[in-house]
Amino acid sequence: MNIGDVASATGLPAKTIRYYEDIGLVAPRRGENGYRTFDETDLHKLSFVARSRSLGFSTEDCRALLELYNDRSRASADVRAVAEANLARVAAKITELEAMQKTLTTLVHRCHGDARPDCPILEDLAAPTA
Amino acid sequence: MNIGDVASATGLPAKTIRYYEDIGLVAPRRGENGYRTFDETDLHKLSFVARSRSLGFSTEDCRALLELYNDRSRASADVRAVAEANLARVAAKITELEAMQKTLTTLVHRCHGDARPDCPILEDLAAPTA
DNA sequence: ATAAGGGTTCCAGTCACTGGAAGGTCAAGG
DNA sequence: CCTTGACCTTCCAGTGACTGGAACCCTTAT
Repeated sequence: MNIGDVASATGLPAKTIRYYEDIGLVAPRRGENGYRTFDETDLHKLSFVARSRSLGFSTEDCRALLELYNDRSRASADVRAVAEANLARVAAKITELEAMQKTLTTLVHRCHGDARPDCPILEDLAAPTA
Repeated sequence: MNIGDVASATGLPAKTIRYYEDIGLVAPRRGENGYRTFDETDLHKLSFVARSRSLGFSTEDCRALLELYNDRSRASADVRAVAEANLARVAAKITELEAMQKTLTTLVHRCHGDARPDCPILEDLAAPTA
């Protein structure tokens, strides 16, 4: 398989796949012509990474997870630790964003949003109340 | 005021304040010795930016908001448009993260997390069910 | 005189890509 | 045989919003 095939199979842009090779997440062989040649294992790894990334794991997490995946004797606790750390990050981010959302919603609602110049949003940014 | 005073007043790291000068969000004068000299207006601007950033506005948004703030004849609708766009971004991000959270939570719960090697987390990453 | 604690610049690195230029390869059609 | 177009290659640079670090200057106190 060439990179384009893998791109459509995984949904990852070819650029991204090259980048993943760069940072050592995958190591396809090369054909006579210098083209990358992906086998089923490469494809599987890339799908794994794509799925992991979509769940918020960093590329370093992906590297660790791939290693754990290939280590037949890993403890499931090790995997869970990685997943829990990520879950904590995600939860923290949600909390942070929800606080923003709350404030922004209030401000947007308070602003009449017409042609007049007075604006509660700017007033809050300039000197937040509470 | 020197940069350190502004840093403690705004809570922004000195490095960040220098960066904001770099990208033109603030333009403090310079003293004889080459030190940045911040006046009340600079301080106010930086607080404004800090507050805006904490609500998820990009630095470019901050630039626009500062301009609107200084434009006595702006329409509040213009400000609201910027805020609404940001709110939409924030909401979209929350939705995305909540989807991750949901899946991650399920996976973490499903994993017994002991010394045994079989792990539903890795299984899902390798071949997601549904 | 020196040491501590400011301040300055500039360069490089982060993270995970993404865009673009310049060029090589391959299969099909005229 | 030649061209066209769709692939592929490498390499360099840019994104956003900082952050770290080196090397150096300024000020104040001891």
